[in-house]
Amino acid sequence: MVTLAEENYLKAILKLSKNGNEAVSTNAISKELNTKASSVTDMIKKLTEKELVDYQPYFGVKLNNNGYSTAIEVVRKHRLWEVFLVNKLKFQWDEVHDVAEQLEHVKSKKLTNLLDAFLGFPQHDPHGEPIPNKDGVFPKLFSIPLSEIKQNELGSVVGVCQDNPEFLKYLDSLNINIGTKIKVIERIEFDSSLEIEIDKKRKHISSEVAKNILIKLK
Amino acid sequence: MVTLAEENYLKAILKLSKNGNEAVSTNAISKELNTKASSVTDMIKKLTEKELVDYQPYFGVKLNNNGYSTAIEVVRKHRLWEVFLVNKLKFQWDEVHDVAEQLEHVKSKKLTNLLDAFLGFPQHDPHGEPIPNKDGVFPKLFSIPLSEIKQNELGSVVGVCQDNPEFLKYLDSLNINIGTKIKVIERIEFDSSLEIEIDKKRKHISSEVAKNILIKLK
DNA sequence: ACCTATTTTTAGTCTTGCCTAAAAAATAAA
DNA sequence: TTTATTTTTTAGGCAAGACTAAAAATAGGT
Repeated sequence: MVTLAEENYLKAILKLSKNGNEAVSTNAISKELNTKASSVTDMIKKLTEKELVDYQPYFGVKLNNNGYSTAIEVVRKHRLWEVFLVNKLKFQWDEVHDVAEQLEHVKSKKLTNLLDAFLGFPQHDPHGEPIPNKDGVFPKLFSIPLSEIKQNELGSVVGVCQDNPEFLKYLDSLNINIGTKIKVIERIEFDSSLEIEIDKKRKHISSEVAKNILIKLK
Repeated sequence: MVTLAEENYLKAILKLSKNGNEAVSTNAISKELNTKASSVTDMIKKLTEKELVDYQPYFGVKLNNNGYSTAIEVVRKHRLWEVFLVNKLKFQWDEVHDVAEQLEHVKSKKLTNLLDAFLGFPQHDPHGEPIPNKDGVFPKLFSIPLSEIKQNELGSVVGVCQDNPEFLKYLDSLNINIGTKIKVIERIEFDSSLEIEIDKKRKHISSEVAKNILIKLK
């Protein structure tokens, strides 16, 4: 049995290790979790005992397979619950984090998988973060609609949601194609339309159009 | 802040006190929660400190207003989550208890109330237990459709969901009226119809009819 | 009223997860 | 290379919530 505190440490290590690849320092974890370095050392020993991490004193800690899949499962639950809260219960996207922090620790494989199905197997949470599937695999091509991209963020077009000719011709006329780099300059609250920049030229598109353009960030 | 362990004690006291009316003994609580009497004494002291219960050594413990409303809130959450699991996620009614035990401790008034609305303000959980509203008030007349009553359970008719004459005449012909005592003898899985007993006489009714008869248990 | 059985409380311990203060190791600077 | 600084670990403690064992209060039977 993995305790709540242990799950939070695993999640922090996952985040700080760039998806499990790098070793993470004691200090980095203590900052992430607002605890003291000595507490982190204690917990790392417990996690090592339970064979969830590999640890070499003074050199940092890494998730092993066991710890990685445990951490991914927590992330999966967190993001699925965020989708539930926003899509089904109509929470605002900025209100969900604290509640999802609690829900992510509920233990029931069946619950997680039925929730996933109930939500229609979403690929990203309301903040655009990817949701791993029940085998812990992230969606291959991660993309979000242009309409969900934040101000000043840059991404490139990886797909569209509609393939009717009218729509595609219109995109052509704006010089939007697969691979086009788009930066969101301003989001107009009034009608959710966007001021964007393509090849250093400013353009304006409606919310309806933005919803149908899939972007990969960065 | 009320801890998880404290919530479980309050819930146990609520249950054993018949909705807060009677004082509860240390031993009764220890049996309910599978702990030792000495642990119960410890916890009662903490709950007294936090002004959630009134306690007289050797005489038992009672919920005060504060403790009562805290306990009711936990029960409300438990039952709402059970409805969610069964109605939305399609859990079987006998699989939900352990999961709801976890979900009931998630702290967010907003979550509870939005969930309630999302579920259509249900009045009872999948086991037929009444769900208090957001002010902690139980539904006035608690009733469930005859179609949801378990085998061998006895109840009396308190209402119907349809008032078209055809239907009511049919009920008359079966000797079913407000106040009639009905026992469910058998549930036929094939078509969800019921074998029932009224005044020691066996009768058979369709699922469609059973759905529209409201029963109060016991 | 007195002795016995039961219930409840007290006293002392253990684990988890955190803390502070100090020691040890690693890193950076002179 | 030797000293100073930063990072990490060790040592010892604390609160929550459980435990066991023993003492104290209550209740029952004669």
